[in-house]
Amino acid sequence: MSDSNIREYNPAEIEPKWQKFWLENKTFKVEKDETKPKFYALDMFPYPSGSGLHVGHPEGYTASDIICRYKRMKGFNVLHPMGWDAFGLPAEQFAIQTNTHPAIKTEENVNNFRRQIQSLGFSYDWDREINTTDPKYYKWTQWIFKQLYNKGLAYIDEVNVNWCAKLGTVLANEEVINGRSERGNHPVEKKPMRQWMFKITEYAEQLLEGLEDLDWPEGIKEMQRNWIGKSIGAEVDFVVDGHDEKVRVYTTRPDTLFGATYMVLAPEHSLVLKITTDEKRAEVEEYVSAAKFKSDLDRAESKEKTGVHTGAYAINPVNGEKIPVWISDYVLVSYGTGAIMAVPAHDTRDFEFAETFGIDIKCIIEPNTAEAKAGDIDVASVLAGKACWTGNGQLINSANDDGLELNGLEVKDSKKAATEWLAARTLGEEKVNYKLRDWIFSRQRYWGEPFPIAHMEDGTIKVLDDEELPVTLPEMEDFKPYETGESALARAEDWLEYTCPKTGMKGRRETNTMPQWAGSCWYYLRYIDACNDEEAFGKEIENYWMPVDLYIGGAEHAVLHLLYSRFWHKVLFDLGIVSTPEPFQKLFNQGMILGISYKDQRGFLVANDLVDEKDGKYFHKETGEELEQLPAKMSKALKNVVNPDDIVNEFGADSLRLYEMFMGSLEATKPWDTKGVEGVNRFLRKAWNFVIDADGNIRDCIKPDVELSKESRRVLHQTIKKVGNDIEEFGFNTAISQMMIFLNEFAKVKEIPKSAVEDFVKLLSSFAPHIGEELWQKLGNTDTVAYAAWPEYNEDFLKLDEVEILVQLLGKPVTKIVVAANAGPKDLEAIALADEKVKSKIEGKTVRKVIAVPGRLVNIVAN
RNA sequence: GCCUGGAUGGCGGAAUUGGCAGACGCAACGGACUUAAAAUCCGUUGUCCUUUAGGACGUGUGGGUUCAAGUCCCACUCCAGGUACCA
Repeated sequence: MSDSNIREYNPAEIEPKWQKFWLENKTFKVEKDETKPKFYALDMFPYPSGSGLHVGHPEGYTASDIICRYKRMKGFNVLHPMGWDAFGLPAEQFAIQTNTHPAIKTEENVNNFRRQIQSLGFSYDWDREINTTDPKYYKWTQWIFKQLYNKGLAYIDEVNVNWCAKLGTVLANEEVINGRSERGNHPVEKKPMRQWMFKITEYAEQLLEGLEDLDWPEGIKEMQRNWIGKSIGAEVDFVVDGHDEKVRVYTTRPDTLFGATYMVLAPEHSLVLKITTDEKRAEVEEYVSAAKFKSDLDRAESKEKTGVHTGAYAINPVNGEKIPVWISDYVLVSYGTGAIMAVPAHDTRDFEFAETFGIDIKCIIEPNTAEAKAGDIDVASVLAGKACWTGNGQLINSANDDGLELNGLEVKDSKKAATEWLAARTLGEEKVNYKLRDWIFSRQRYWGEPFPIAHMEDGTIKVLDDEELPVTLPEMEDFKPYETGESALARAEDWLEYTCPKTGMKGRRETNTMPQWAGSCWYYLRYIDACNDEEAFGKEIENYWMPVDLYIGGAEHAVLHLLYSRFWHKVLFDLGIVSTPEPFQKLFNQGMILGISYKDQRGFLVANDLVDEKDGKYFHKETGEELEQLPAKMSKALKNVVNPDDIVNEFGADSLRLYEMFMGSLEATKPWDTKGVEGVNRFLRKAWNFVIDADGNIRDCIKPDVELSKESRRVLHQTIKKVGNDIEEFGFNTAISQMMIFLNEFAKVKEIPKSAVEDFVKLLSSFAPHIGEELWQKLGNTDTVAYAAWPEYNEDFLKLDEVEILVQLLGKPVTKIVVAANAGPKDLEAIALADEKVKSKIEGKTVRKVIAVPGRLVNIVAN
């Protein structure tokens, strides 16, 4: 292929050419370089699914690629890697169905993803490509597990897991939606199983505090805070009447102790059977066993309060009152102490329960009248115990003979007073609780990282030595899990057998594997030193690259992935293995791209292949019913998925990249419109024709030694400034607009300095790198444009000599005046008041005030 | 229910953070070129009234602050995402 043949803009020709060039020349290979500032830009690596890339992937990748290309041209040493999060359930399901090793399908998918990603011209350093299923990678995942284990953060526990009989597998919480499996919508039940757990709860406070200094979207930080769910309250002991037993409850409202009219234990609470009276025993046992078999689905479907009185009574420590002890499944055994004091007057759940079972409701807070009115609550009803009040107010009926006097206090003051009183009498103490639970870190699957663990004959658990890593997956043919839920590994007899190389003791390997989170918890560290066979990553080089300066990905990972990897990172930090307390300094979430869809009169979505268009209206092919067009999530079922390959084939990768950035702001959810791709494609053709004539040569009007008019020069410098600033602020859509404005302006220019054309090509190359490189080369440059210096702008050239100023009378436009750009408020006022139009308008009126804003407007207040 | 976003022409979206709403693009309409079409180029395009000139209205709804509000404050409606008996 000879370059001189390229006359018209032809992405099909130039794009593969430059992709090949970048790969062969390792243009984006990067090494540690102390002479340059470093910039680590990370994309959330994809799960290489069988259906390939969808248009949502390249959105975030394009944004980070533009920033990387910009940063390189600005002199930064840029680390920009890509890899594959390739363990996962779909590959295993496929393996089970076809009896082929999941690695085969995985490799196929990875190759397809790599091809697709490379066809979009991203500037990744491919020498750092990683794959979580590669033993060279998961050796170090296992090694990091060891670090956590040795720090005492991993343990085995018998816990209830989500068992899906239909899929024959255990599902992660995130794979269960409303009690049904995300894949296939099958029922899911709770089943106790032996699991590996991580004590992430030990890091709850650190994970919460660490959020403070991160440059993350506030919404994401808030979601993490909610997930961690810190609350400050008190634990209080209630003596059970006629027993030695005390029941400890957790409450965030110690101020409402005087309003406690009953108590509730979770059905699983250890004291339930001890305190139950004989006449209630049968009833209680029945409720407890029913609760055990109640699935999440049942719980999710029914919000009706149920429960049984145990027959026992507890003594309220503040007033000695006997209150009944109930059991109910609205109290969770896993949160707090698994028992609560119930204050129906001031807790909506307790109120519902008390109403259902006719338990006393005793008001002890007189609602703040303004708040009650705003919330549409009748104060009299609250005082009478007929309504529930959870807001602010003054305490009433809350005093005892033992020095506790809360009456008249506001809620926030009374909490402290009550807690102090309890603590002084050792009846309770202040207590902090977190919603965050320990992390179930094992899956009963084949296709995951094996644990570096063996269960020895003598009953001990052995962590394998570093020399024994990696523990690789055995070759198998049947990947179905056991009926018991144990993974297929339990069938790999040779593999299961373990002999300690030092002592010769025999053991059985762990048959659980790690969840998909494992590989993605630390991949950003491996990229730093991806080919290191000696360590997970070198300490010095980690110190150079970390933290990640920019992490771009979808908001669906807002909580789990980001929380889990922050947890691992904090552990590694405490162990001195990494140098920063947080992994991701800045986070940006790209929005979702929706497809075009149609809904009928009833509001049901209709698949796109059933829709006919006629005169701009849409009709159902079968029923003829008129349909309404609307954006909806892309899905195979609706047949509205846009495949990037098709867009690349029709318009080229540069057009796809540009369109995805031009659609709207990066974080917004926005609908795909292929017509819009035509628009940016037109822009790229204009950009080509701006530089290249019909014969494929540089246009004659581009000369090395001509000068621009002041106005054209201003537009050039304005464009340089705006594109750079917009990239820094993720305003890619407006940066593209500005480049369009530049071309519109320069279409009229008769003689163009070559330097101006080169400046434009450099700006464009960060967004549309293929056309950028091609034009750069055509302009006679021999080096890649990827490392050319980003153009500078001159603030002086941006200034206008004269500006148009709007003159308003009482905020309504009257006229426009042209004044010197540097005219001050006094000048503006004088010129405006001297204007004929203004004069006639204010004639006979008194000028009360004149507001003059230089460069903007003059507003005359006259009446 | 709670938390977090959001609502601007026929459509996607701009708006220097309080200063001419609708940049840029799409679509539509008119014109040029063409045997014709496509492509390309030029022009028009928020709505309504009006012959023009011009005028009125206009950023989800209702109120407020201000010389000036898409932008700030109060109340509400709707949409999207997250979460759900966490005491």
